Amino acid sequence: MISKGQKTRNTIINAADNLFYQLGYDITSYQEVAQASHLKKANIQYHFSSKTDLLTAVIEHRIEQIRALLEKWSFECDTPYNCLNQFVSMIENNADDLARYGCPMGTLSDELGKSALESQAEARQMFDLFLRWLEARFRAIFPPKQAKDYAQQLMAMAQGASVLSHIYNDPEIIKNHAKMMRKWLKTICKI
Amino acid sequence: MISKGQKTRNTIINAADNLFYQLGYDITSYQEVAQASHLKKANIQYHFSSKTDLLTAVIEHRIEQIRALLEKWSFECDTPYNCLNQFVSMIENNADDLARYGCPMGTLSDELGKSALESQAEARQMFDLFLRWLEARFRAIFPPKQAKDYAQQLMAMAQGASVLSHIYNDPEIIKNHAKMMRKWLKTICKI
DNA sequence: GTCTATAATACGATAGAC
DNA sequence: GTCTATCGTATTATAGAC
Repeated sequence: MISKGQKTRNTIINAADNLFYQLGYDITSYQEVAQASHLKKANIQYHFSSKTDLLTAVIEHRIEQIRALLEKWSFECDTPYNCLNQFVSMIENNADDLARYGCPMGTLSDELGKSALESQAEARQMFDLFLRWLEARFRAIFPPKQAKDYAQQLMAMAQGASVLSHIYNDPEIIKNHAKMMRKWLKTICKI
Repeated sequence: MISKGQKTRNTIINAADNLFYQLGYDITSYQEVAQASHLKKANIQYHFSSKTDLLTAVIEHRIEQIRALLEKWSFECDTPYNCLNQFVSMIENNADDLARYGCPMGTLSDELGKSALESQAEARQMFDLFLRWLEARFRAIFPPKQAKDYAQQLMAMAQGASVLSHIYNDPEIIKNHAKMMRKWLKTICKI
């Protein structure tokens, strides 16, 4: 059974998650989180006594979502190549949001990297999860060193595409780069 | 002859430029710009009556710097391939700053893309300049459509490398990706 | 052109009633 | 667990003295 307090907490975390993504962390205030979650500002502050607390909770929530997603992918995809393709599909499917708000992991980590290095270290775990998962898939095909490099390359392509499509507010940029990522995957995986 | 007011203006713009880069635009206050430029806060506000005004001035200043840099490169480099290599060298030479603060163009445009779309359009011009310049160099070797794609690809690689190196605060990531960019340039330019 | 003083508002945070 | 009231401090911005 989930308590009322836990439910409220989750409501707040979801609202903050969206706002941190769509507006940015620094610019988002308790006031706005309160409006978005239909709660009183003081109530938010009761559950998260500092803004950093709220940020930490949002990051942990994202990490859990990523963990669940990667487990699902690991379960669903039969071959390493299909797994890697799944990563590209995710980017493709989120083209509209990526063009409008940028990458949720990249933009948050970039922002925190300038003014909140401690929190950035927490946000970095989102990348760690993806990179380790990608690396494991590449390892099924390539030697360790190469697998690590390829994982980083694929993530860099995704981030580069996200930044450009966000700057030009153009989902097509994501789709073009997704095609190139698929082509690149085919080439190196010799399929 | 440059007036005292113009000199003060330039001092402020330089201070704001650095702070917007190192801390981010939203988080930087008049107070901090005042401290960094050894001026009074009200004096800053006299020259730039709104924060958006100051941002616009900083962006225009950056655009002028980029314009000058690209002209210099166009003048110095003998072949299109050397020009393109110069772009990679810039990234390599700025590895430390890129790892510490991210890409000045990318992080600012990302930030503005979430909460200040009008200013983002101004910031986008920085990318326009680079992309058009790169495209022109590729056009000396490839057909127009291909040249445009390659320019966007090279910029995406640079942005992807910047994001990753910023997230891990690791200049080596920039250097590794710079090597890959050079390799890629050599391959497609058949050198 | 420069700066002081101050307005008006928003912020994060706290103490305490219910 | 919820919410009110409020504190102290930031913020941007203005009006006006020099």
